[in-house]
Amino acid sequence: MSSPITIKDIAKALNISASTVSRALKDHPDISRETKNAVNDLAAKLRYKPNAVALSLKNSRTNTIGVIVPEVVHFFFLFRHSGIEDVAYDAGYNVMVCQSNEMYTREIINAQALDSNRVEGALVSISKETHDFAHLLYLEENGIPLVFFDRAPEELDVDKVIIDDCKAAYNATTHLIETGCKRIAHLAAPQTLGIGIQRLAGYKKALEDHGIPYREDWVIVADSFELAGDATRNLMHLPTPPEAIFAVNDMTAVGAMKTLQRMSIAVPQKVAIIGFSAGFFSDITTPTLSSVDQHGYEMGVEAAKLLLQRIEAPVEGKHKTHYIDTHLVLRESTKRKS
Amino acid sequence: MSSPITIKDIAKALNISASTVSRALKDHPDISRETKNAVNDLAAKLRYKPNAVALSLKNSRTNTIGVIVPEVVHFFFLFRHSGIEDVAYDAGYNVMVCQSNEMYTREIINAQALDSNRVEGALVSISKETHDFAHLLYLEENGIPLVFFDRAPEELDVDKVIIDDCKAAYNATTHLIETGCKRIAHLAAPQTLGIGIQRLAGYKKALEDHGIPYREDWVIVADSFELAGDATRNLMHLPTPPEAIFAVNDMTAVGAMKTLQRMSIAVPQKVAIIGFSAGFFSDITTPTLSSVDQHGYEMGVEAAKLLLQRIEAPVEGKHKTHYIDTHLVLRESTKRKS
DNA sequence: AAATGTTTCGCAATCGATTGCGGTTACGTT
DNA sequence: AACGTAACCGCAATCGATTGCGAAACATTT
Repeated sequence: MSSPITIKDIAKALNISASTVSRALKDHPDISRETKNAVNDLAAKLRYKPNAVALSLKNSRTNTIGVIVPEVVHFFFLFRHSGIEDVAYDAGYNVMVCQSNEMYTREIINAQALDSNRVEGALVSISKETHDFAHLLYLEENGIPLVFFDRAPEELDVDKVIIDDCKAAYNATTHLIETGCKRIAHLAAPQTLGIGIQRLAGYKKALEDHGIPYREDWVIVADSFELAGDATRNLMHLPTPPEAIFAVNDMTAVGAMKTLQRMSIAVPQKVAIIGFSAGFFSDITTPTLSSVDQHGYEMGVEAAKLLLQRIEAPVEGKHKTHYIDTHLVLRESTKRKS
Repeated sequence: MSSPITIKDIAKALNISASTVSRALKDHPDISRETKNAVNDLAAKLRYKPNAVALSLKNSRTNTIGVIVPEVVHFFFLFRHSGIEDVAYDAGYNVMVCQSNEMYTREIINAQALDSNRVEGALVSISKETHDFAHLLYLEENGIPLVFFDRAPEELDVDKVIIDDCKAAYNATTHLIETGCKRIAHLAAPQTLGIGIQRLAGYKKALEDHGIPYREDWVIVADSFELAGDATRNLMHLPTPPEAIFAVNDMTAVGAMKTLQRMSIAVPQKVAIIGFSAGFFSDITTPTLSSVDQHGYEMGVEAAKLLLQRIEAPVEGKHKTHYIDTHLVLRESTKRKS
């Protein structure tokens, strides 16, 4: 109930000045042993804790980094454990999390909130709606370093920690081809997102390199559990339905899988499925889900590390793109290579 | 790169005092139209934004609430969308998220961080290790209202938003009984947690009320995907293995399910399974998982609402326990009632 | 013309902690 | 006795924004 103990309270109680208290607490040599003991004892007794807000104002350092993600959920699909917080925590930073709910307008408000709160840097994974990045770049102009992760703006000179989506998609698709599938569909992310574009590109290139014609009606934008169900139903009702599906993420892949099962179509015998993310999901479905592991934890760690680096030393020259390795995790939803 | 624009910068540029700028920005009647226009124009041009840190210091209001959870993941299993952020956001609050990683020591540090940062209130779901609550209660003594959610300390006069774990467990177990199962095992949470104790109690009571003897060797503390696997294997190797499993949460239920499948034991024909939480998981397993829906989103919403209420008006008298309704979601992992 | 009123704005204190600089003791030295 | 010098500590400014109070400058009233 009582208001927090301040340095003045201690000063008044001990009949000394606030400056002396401050110095005593920091073991400044100017202060006598005796005074220090008195101050420290009282501070401990009163459970004094420095006001971080006042320190922030004084030092112009908030020891806080901001995170903007489309949905907090996203975090988890990607991370399971958030590497971001582990790194930030070890470095003595707090984390302020904002979710844009996949809305451009809300992302703007998030950015302003981080700006007002004088975070020292921000980690951003952009929303599906975001087509313009002024609200984010403005942070950087304002001295708040920015690192994008997972979903980063394409062709913009900013710091990014991402995977090589094109290559990963290429590998996933190629695996389907190598296990004998020729008619391969793709459940894609919106083409506003770099990951949507790149994963589609990788898919296309894999087909091309293996002499398989690209068919537009086998590519459907559907990147959620629910959308994947509808899309899969439609695909399977085509005159020539696909015999494999490359899904842009695991949720989508699972949506497709469940729908196929409901249609009594055997996975992977009739239709093979490969997902993307290798989150917790891929373990628990039946059959288990083959997927592209994008090492979400490492991504979080690297993004946070890069951000801290930028906070310590502002960018000189060009921004950096850090690629996180990916690898295929082959489970039961795809066929074996023969 | 340049440091943020302050009210002084505007004052200097316009050759007026900081007070005038402040008042002009707030449309104070003392200031002439002319001056207001000049100030507003320059502020807009310079993209002035008030320093939230300075305001916090001045007003002793940070507009931030803290959240301590065992793991950010937990959030997700429970919420899918975090109701907390939605409510906080609408009320103009920022959210500072800390994870204890299920560690008591780290929870203490989290609490201190929230205290130092002068959050205006805190939402807490305690770690498995937490046996003492002084570090949290201290926040409340310090004027920082506290609302526990999901995992709350038992028998402590604090604000809580929880479910009636005992009753929910009772219902889940009863359902297993009603579908013809008599030998029912329970994969429990650590008995340090209220939810662990209550869910076990509900399980016991259901057995008792239906004249089924309680067997200690059918209760195993195992509340993760991995632990559930081992526990299930052990259970099935007993002389008289169970024919149903009530798991303390969905992760655990899924761990059991996958293990049974690996042992070629049919779910639900040989062993029925019911979980707890009704998160996203329950939809995607094969068979789909029956579970107790604890309405995680609402829990987050109610917890945040209660906290905001406490922030506005400190507690008078006794603390409140808000119960969130639960209901059984019956899917494929349990048998039908005959 | 003096007095009162109105408009418009600045001074200074405040929030909590820090820190350069200066001031006050007390002690030792010559 | 006079001066020097540590040892110790306080004043006041600072960070950015707000606000009570007072003070100008000008207009209006009597």
